[in-house]
Amino acid sequence: MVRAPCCEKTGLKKGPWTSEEDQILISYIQTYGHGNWRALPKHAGLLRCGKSCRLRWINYLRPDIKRGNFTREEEYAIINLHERLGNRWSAIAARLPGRTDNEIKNVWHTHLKKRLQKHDNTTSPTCSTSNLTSQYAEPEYVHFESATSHASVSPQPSSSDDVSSVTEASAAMGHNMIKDEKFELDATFPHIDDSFWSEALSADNSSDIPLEFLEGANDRTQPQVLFPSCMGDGMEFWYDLFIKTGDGGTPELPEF
DNA sequence: AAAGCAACCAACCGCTTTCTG
DNA sequence: CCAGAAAGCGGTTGGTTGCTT
Repeated sequence: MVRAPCCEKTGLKKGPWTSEEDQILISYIQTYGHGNWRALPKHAGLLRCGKSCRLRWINYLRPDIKRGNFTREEEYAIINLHERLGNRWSAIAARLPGRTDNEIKNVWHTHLKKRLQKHDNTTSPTCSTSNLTSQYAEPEYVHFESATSHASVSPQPSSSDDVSSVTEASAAMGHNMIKDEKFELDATFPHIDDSFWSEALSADNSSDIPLEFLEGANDRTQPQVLFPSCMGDGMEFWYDLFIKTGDGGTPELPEF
């Protein structure tokens, strides 16, 4: 297939957007929407390619964009989601309302990755985030087969039906912004010791958890949260975030 | 005061995926 | 079903800002 031509190179402006351009784009989209990004700049009178307009709108001008520093809760959600989704920034962004994939990607590369790496150096060599990555070589498959089943790890998928679908409850790790959504992971989880994935909660102790963290909390028979049980001090953020919440108020988040 | 450096982040590039005729 | 166009996505770059020496 012939690749679609990228942006027209001639006569189109590149680089930082001016406030005038922003205003033109905002008012155009508010009036007409953005049905066709490629045609938009021409109709709006902007000397930009459609791609640039789309990026500017999505990453900066949208009215629902949340500006400002990331909260600690958001940072933990990113770390948590990245651990399970990898560099699927848009998928992560979809679970953090008001944040863009670009912003999350930047935060990851400039803050979180470094902090985690720093922390890795001070924790067990067999139980660090970077080590987790290195264990991805021979994937095993984690099944979440029903609301009442426990997660299980099997050596190989037997069919294409073995695509994992994490329950909403386990997806609650990503915080309570994950609503009414199956948390789909495309089949592979890391090759890990059986002790790695453990159920944070069982039917017996789930009542200790603030309801806000429990998706599908009505079903006390289903596993509520999965977390890597081998994390060391400070890295037990799943546990700290969702379990050690004391009286049910805002969790005390550990420092890295 | 200024030069050097690091951190940050907006924007670009190019590949992949999805849509459409 | 196929080819081309459009949109989506992730990696990377480069300009700006703030801090340190």
